[in-house]
Parts: sequence; C-alpha cells; structure tokens
Amino acid sequence: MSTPSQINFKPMSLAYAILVSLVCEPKSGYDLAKQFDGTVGFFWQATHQQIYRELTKLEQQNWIVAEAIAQEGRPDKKIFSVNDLGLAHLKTWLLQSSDVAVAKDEFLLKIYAGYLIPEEAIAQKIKDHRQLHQQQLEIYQAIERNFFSSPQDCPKELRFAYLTLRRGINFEKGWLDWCDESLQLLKDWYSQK
Amino acid sequence: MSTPSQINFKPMSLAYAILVSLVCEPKSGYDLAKQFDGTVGFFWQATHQQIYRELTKLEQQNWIVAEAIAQEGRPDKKIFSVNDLGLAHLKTWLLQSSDVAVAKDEFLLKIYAGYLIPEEAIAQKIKDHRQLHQQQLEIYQAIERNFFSSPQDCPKELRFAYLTLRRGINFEKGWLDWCDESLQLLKDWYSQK
DNA sequence: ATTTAATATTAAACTAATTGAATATACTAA
DNA sequence: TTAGTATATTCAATTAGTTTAATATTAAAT
Repeated sequence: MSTPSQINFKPMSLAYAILVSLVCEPKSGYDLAKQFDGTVGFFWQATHQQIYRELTKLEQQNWIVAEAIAQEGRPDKKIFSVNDLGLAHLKTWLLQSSDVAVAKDEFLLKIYAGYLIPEEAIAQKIKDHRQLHQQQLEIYQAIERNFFSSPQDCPKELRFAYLTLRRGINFEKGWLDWCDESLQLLKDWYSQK
Repeated sequence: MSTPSQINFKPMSLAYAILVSLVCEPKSGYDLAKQFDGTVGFFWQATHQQIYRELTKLEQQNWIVAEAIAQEGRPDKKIFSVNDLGLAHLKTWLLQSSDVAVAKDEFLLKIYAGYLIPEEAIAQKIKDHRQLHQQQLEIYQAIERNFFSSPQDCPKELRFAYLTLRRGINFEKGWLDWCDESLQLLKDWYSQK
C-alpha cells in the first residue's frame, strides 16, 4: 500500500460517503444511487450524476476498483469495491474531527420572516411541517422495530447504524416538540394580541 | 423513464435569505456577511463572495436598491434596501411550502462507519461533538435570557425570531441527549463485548 | 402490440459555492 | 514603525451540485 502521489485531488465528503457505502458492500453506481435514498441517504444525498462522476474520479485515483459484470439481457454492470488505498484514506478521514453540519433551513428562514405574512399562514406552515416530521419519525420507528428490537443484543456491525438511527428519531421528535410549542405560543400571542 | 435518487432539491434560497435580512434593516454587503454569523446565520450561511455576487444580481433584477455612502477615511459603503418589487417576491416565496432541509452530516457519516476505527476514538468523537453543541446551547440560552426573559410579553416584531431561537435550543438539547445516550450504549456494549 | 417501469450508465451545459488572493483605508497595540 | 485588526469590496480559478436528456435492455402491465 502506498500513499497517493496525486497533488490536486482533494475528495470532498461525497467521496467518503460513497466509500462508506462501498466498504459495507461493493455495489454499482446504480445501487449507490438507490441506497442514497435510505441508510447513508439519511445524512447524505447525491444524484446519480454526482455519484457516477465521483466514482470515475475515485477509480482514476485508485481508491476503488471496478469489476465489469456482464448480465444477460441487461446493460453491463460495474461493481465497485474499495481497495486497500481507499480504505486507508477512509480510516484517516474517519479519525479527523468533523465540522458541525452547516444548517441551511429554508423553513426556519420563513418562520423568522413570519411577521410579513398572515398569522394563520404561519400556523398552517408549522402544521404542514409537523406532518412531514411525523411521517419521517414513523419511518425511523418502523426500522427500529424491525431491525433493532433489542439494542442490547445488537450485532456489532449494526451498532453504529443504530446510533445514527437513534439520532434520526431524536431529531424528528425534537421537531414535533418545537411545532407543538410554537403553535401554542402563536395561540397565546394571538389571544392576547 | 425514471431513475432512482432524484432528490427534490430546493430552489436557490440565498437571495431570499439576503432579502429577509435587508427587510429587517438595510445594510451593506459587509454588514450582511457579518450578520450571517448570527441571527439569520443560525439557519443560513454564506461567504462574503456569495453575498456580494448575489447583491449584484438582486440589484440588476431591481429587487433591491443601493445607496452609496461616502465615509470619511473608510472605503465607500453601499447600503442596500429591499424595494416594493423585492418585497412582493419575498412575500410570495414566504407563502410557498418548504421542503424539509437536506441533511449533509459528516459527523453522522463517520459514526455510521464507526466500526472501522477503535471504539475509544468514536467515544472521543462523540464527547467532542457534545461539547460543541453544549457551547452553542449556551449561546442560544444567553440570547434567550437577555432578549426574551418573558415570552408572553414578547413584542410582535421579535416573536418569530423567538420561535427560531427556541428551535435552536431544542436542536442543541436534542444533540446533547443523543450524545449521552450514545455514550451509555457504547459503554454497555463494551462491557458485555 | 405497445406503453410503462425498472435497470444501468454517460454526456453536456449550467448554476452555485468555495478558496485564495488582491485592493484600499485607518485605527490600535507592541 | 510595523504588525495586526477591522472596515469594505472585487477578481480569478476551481470544485460541487443541478438539470436535462440520451442510450440501451427487459419485464410487466395495459
């Protein structure tokens, strides 16, 4: 295993998100794009174009290798695996400190400027938002019921996935609490005017 | 024809984030860049280059107007204000439904792949993360103490800012709870191995 | 029989965001 | 006196993300 000699290649987090997924199980760009709707997709998103472009770069850098699978009837499939060099880079990255995620929250921006539109419109917006978070919470809770019924006995490979799932549940419950509190505050303010 | 992972990406909100800030109070690009570290900056970030570029566009579209202020000693300052056209566009945008914010969380990505590095490194990572959120919580709580000591008497103009502040507090407390729960889980798993 | 959906990848053009630097002025602290 | 900090804006280059769509095959549904 050698260190990379390339100078100008600085993969961003998308590259690492792909490596994380591939290291769990080798897969094609198509599979990755699908998976980015679940599991890793709960904390990282990418379109299939981004994924294919990044895969090409990662392959050129020799962090991943492709195996072409000729399929009967269907287009050929390229299954990508992380090699030793890629795994070493991934582990290095994992050990580095992480920045706190940047928040870009259109919804809160609208709430902040809420005084510009009718009070009832804001209340409705919060109710709509509450429903979205309620739905996402139910998705997470279904996963918890189906795969993590007893956390004490959680197999090693799933423990860290479980921690991220717990954060998802914690996050959605936090939003629900805030929605309820805010709707109550709006009501109180409205009644006293 | 459909491909997977077609995420619903949000429309460009930076322009609206700037309008929201300018409608509160006219200011220069420099002031905006500073403010994007606080208030609006709690849910939207931008570098000064992004801000200046966007201001140029908004001025060309005639959503904002600039007034050049000659300052003694210092470089001239351009104070931007939202005009009627800009305000109308902002209100239209405020009434539109918002997508749930996309999460791109490097920290959770690392936790997910935590099985690749030593257990103690993950625990330390969570402790570090806990501290960051503790600090941010204290910032929010100081603002709450100083400006919103009695929410019932909150002046109208500040009510919506207060709601977003409450979300900030709710968010940070959620992270703290998750960190504590996760550290306990790691401990339990470790002791039973 | 033909449309639709799903699998599987690539191309091209565009917009947005980031990084690094350059250009000024002036005040303050070592 | 010169280094650092704060004000105030702009330019250039690069990287990242988005949109649209083209290509190709096959199974299932209408």
